[in-house]
Order: sequence, then structure tokens, then C-alpha cells
Amino acid sequence: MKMSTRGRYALIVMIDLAKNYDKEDYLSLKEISEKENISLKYLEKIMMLLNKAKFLEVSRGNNGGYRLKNEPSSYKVGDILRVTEGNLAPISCLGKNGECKKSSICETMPFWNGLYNEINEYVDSKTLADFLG
Amino acid sequence: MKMSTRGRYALIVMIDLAKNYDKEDYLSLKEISEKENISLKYLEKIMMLLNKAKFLEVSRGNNGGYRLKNEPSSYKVGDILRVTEGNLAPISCLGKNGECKKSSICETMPFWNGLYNEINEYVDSKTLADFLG
DNA sequence: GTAATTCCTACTAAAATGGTAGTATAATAC
DNA sequence: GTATTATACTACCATTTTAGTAGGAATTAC
Repeated sequence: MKMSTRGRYALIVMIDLAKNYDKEDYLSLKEISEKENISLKYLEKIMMLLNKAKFLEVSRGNNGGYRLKNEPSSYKVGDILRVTEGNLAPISCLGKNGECKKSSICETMPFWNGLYNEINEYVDSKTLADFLG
Repeated sequence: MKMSTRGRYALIVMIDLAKNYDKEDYLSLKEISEKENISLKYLEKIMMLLNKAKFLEVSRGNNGGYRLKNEPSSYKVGDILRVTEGNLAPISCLGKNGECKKSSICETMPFWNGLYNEINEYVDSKTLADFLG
């Protein structure tokens, strides 16, 4: 039961952007990929997900890059992870697209639901602001 | 971030065995696989893991099958999942074999560690006895 | 001996993961 | 207007993991 690098990298990038939030300039993927030692091309794909979720302000072209659209404290880590990983349900029959028809008689469902709740509560209790300073 | 069927099936099987704990007889994989609609051959592989962990009493041959070695309340769900899934760390640099050399300077590590703790606490707070009745 | 069962090893198809490659598009510097 | 520097988008790909399957050997009850 592992988070993929998509979610892990997304969190790292968003923290970098949070640190840059006070400044005027945009942070380019080249800078981030070199600093964090993550493939630039792979980062591009991750940024598309974060951008579709309207988390970012983007500037293309020379001196372009990314900025957070809102202040760091308004980004719950849970939201970042859900955008990049899909829902955080520990088994596929939970969350959206839950397709198990036996769920009403499934004896393990309450257990998994409880775990799902714990995970969501934890990741939603942290925001990007918790990673600053 | 999903549990695989190994862990899910293992929990289901262990609950079936827990329900049979009061009786004298062994529960065969054929019975379990038909009742739960899980491939017998796949179940065999899962039982090997549970057996190596000394969770089971086994009887081979005619009328053979499996029984729990101890009473249901002594099996934490967390232990069952760890045996079948490996450690429940949400990222690979946690838990055993954590290989990330940057962990001392990694800003996200405390976050993931916190999630790891929440998961472990939850799954270890439940035993097979919680699924009976 | 026969039937029923677990034990063990090897194989495999499909999906997910973690990327790479190439091109198009946009903004800026000159 | 051209060169440079970015992001946007689409397609592709190698490796690993997942979720099994196949076949037989060993063991036990009858």
C-alpha cells in the first residue's frame, strides 16, 4: 500500500512553490527539477494534473514558470494527493467508482471504511503552510 | 495507494477461520474459495504466507484444512496485513529497507511518518474478534 | 489403493509505474 | 522578426507489480 512518486513529487513541488509564494517571480520546472533531482519531463506531467485542478498560476515563455494561485495555508495536502493519486481509499470498492455489489453484506467494509476515514482526516489536517519555516 | 487483493483476501480468510474457531474441524480452502468466490489456487499462495507467519494449524489430506492456532482476539488485523502486504509504510523510504539517504533533510518525511503512525495505530487496534457476531 | 487435501515451483497476461521523445504553443529579449 | 526559453500536449516504452494459472508432489482418511 504505497503512495506513488506522482503524489510524493507533487507534494515536494507544491512545497517549493509555497516557499516562493511571497516573491514576485515564477518558479520554472528546470529550477525545481534540478534542485529536487526529479526528471523534468516527468514533472511536466505532474504539473498538468496540478494545473487542471486550478492550483497554479502559469507563465509560459522566457522567465516563465509556476506560482501558487492562493496562499499556502489554503492547500490541504489531501487535496494535492487526491489530484495526483486519485482517491485515497485503501481498497477499490470504496470511494468513487466503488463497484463492489456485495458491499452491503461485506463484513470487512466497516474496517476499510474506518481506515479510509483515518487517512482522509490526517492528510486533510495538514496544509502547505505546515511545511514552511 | 491501494491494498492489494492479497491483504484483502487474507483478512477475509482469517475471519472465516475465526468463525470456525469454536468447532473441532478444519476448514478447507475449497470451502472457503467457493464461499468467498476467490480462486483456490490464488488462495493457496496466500495461505503459504499466513502459514509461514505461524498463524495457522494445518491438516493435510482428506478432511484436512486450516484452523487458527490461537483465539481470534490475539490476531491484530495489522499483523495479518503486514504478513501479506509487507510493511504498511505509505512511501518506500519508511519502514524497513528504507533506503532514502536524504531522510534527515527531507521536509516531507515527518508528514509521511505521521501518516504511517495513523495507519499502524488503526490496523493494530482491531483484531479478528471484532469481526465476529 | 483412492480420493481429498495441502505444499511447492514455475509460468503468464494485464495493468500500473516511472519515465522518455518529439512537437506545438506562448512569452520575452534582442 | 528571430532566437531563446518556457509550458502544453500526445504518443510511446521498459520494468515491475498484480492477480492469477498449471502441474505435480507429498500427506492423510477411509
